[in-house]
Amino acid sequence: MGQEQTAIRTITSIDVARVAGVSQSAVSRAFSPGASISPETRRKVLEAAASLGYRPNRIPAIMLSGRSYMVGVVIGGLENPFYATAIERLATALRESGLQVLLMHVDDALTLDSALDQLVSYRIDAVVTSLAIGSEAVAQALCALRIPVVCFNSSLVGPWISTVNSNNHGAGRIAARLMVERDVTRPVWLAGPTKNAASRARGEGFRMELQEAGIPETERIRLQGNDTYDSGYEAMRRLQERGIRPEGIFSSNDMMACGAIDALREEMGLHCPDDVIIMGYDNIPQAAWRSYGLTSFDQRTGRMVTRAMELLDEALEKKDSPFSRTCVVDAQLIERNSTARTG
Amino acid sequence: MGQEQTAIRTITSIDVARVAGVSQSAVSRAFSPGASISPETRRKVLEAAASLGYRPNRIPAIMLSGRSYMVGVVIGGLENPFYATAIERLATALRESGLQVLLMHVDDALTLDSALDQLVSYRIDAVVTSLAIGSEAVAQALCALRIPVVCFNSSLVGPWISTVNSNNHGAGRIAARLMVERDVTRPVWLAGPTKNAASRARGEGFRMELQEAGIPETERIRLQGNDTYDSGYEAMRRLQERGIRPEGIFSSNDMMACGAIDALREEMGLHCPDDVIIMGYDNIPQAAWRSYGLTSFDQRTGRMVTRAMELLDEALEKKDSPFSRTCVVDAQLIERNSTARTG
DNA sequence: TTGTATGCGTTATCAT
DNA sequence: ATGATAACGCATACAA
Repeated sequence: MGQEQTAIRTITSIDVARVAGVSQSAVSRAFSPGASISPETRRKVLEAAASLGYRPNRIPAIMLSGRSYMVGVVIGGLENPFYATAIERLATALRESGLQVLLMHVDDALTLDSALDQLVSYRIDAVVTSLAIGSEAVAQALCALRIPVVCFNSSLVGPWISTVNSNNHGAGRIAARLMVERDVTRPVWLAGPTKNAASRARGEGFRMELQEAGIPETERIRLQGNDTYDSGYEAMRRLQERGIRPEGIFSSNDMMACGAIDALREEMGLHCPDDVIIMGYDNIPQAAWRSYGLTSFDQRTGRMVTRAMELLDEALEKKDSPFSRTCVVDAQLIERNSTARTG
Repeated sequence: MGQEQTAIRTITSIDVARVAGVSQSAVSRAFSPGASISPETRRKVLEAAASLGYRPNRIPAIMLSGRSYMVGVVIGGLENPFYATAIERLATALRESGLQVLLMHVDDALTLDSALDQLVSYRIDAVVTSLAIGSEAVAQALCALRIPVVCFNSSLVGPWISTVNSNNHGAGRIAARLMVERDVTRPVWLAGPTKNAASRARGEGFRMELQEAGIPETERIRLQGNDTYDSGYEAMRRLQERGIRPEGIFSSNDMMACGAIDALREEMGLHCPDDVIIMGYDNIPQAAWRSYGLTSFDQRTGRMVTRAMELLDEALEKKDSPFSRTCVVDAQLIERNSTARTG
């Protein structure tokens, strides 16, 4: 009744070997798929292991092979539901590939450096990141690790950096065409942080298509946001103060678009899609909520994650030598009420 | 110009020692805070290390000490923005304590077992989880690891399990009192999954307070949801089909409450707070969005995470021996438009 | 198929 | 303060 309690040394393969009456290497083989071992020996080992509660220790294998099968995942901004979903998908995909996720949450570029130092001391095999910050310094810090790096929606470049991007530029063009089709004469671009390369690309595609459609630059409005709901809301208030009544808005992400929709209704008495049409990006769950019914671009995170895993596998193949490639995944326009045809 | 390229062996402390002209132990000491080493030697070592691009390897230390300073964080359901925020806070707190996060995303109880096996093979020091599933089997699987476990909002019990809970029961009572104050005669409880211990506690507190306030059981309505927006929406439709016009609703979480608000407006033409008052739980960002203005209970994740870290530290102190404690953190009622007094 | 012996890159102990 | 040496727990090359 009163057993255990005292600190118990971890069970090692040697303990199992002793109980099973075999050598330590036999124990190792019993747990190594495809190793050369007789069924009988294997059975004895597994039995002894079970009775002792032995759990193989992967740490020594890391020392021997130099591979930890851990991938550093650097995130920031889970308050955006889009990233939350993406990280879930990624974690699942990595685990299915036998890779562990060593998570690192980063607030700013400053913490990134020390964060990376910590990660690399655990001998991670690679880094996967969805950080929007795309400075040259960050790229250099990542390349200094001399391990494969896979980025989402990033403009980072370097010999070790591969990238999976949503077709931000193309989506911007599609958004612009929809504006033109709907006879929006003064299209509004609600931009994300200028640091955000994906946002810049969306805005650039939007701008170019409008240009080609012959919409004069004086009739295009650019508002600055920071990817939050509040910044979308505030942007509309600034529009109101300028006495502008918008007809069509393309927002760099869904959260700002939701803020814009609420501001249009609450502050200006404008409703979607009757008075103004609006499009977002990311297709977050809230875009489908009835209060918004927001038309949005779905990044197809499933496909992006699959591509990222392919790049990662390929990069890990060529152990210790740089690998760099870029993938682009088309975004899918999900039309909802906010751009529905009226009248 | 054309250097590097070929696979380069990792730089070890021996390499640094050679270059610095000191022993390998000196290198180790130079990187160990508080070790006995002269400033001069230290300088030589750091210089050589920098020139070689040496990065200390923590893996051997794990073998020696048996501590990896990695904590397994088991998550599920990041689609709920509440959990996304919580995980960010937790990751930050753990890193500040010098602990790494080995992330594990789990869809169901089935994957949990194999997931735990993988984690434990990396010799994680502890497990932190916010899983809502609270079966006896899960508790046993966790305790079998024989390492400290810290849970959020869970009913799991076991010698190795500590828990930080929101005061779910107390919040349920507060919600009920607000219903009574507002003269709601047929209060509605919109429950989360029955597996979810936190949800059960909220419902139980709600029920008990109504009981004590003399609201007859026949005048209380219970609806079953599953914590999603859609399930909240659907629950209201079922109410409509039963010909019931609700006056007051307490929802087990905010996402269901948002769904309910939308359904009430879209399907039944009812508005908050004029026709019906509604309360949620979690205080997710969307609760503050203007379309909802949802009154909610804030779990004060910051405080809960702090408590969790305290429990974790304490549990890690008594290495190898069971530790179990429970903390309760009062939730804070955040009143918004959905329960505002009218008329 | 099986066992023996070696090594992975550190930290800790001991002697100097 | 410094250097030599012994662990840590496993996988693998080699011998049997």
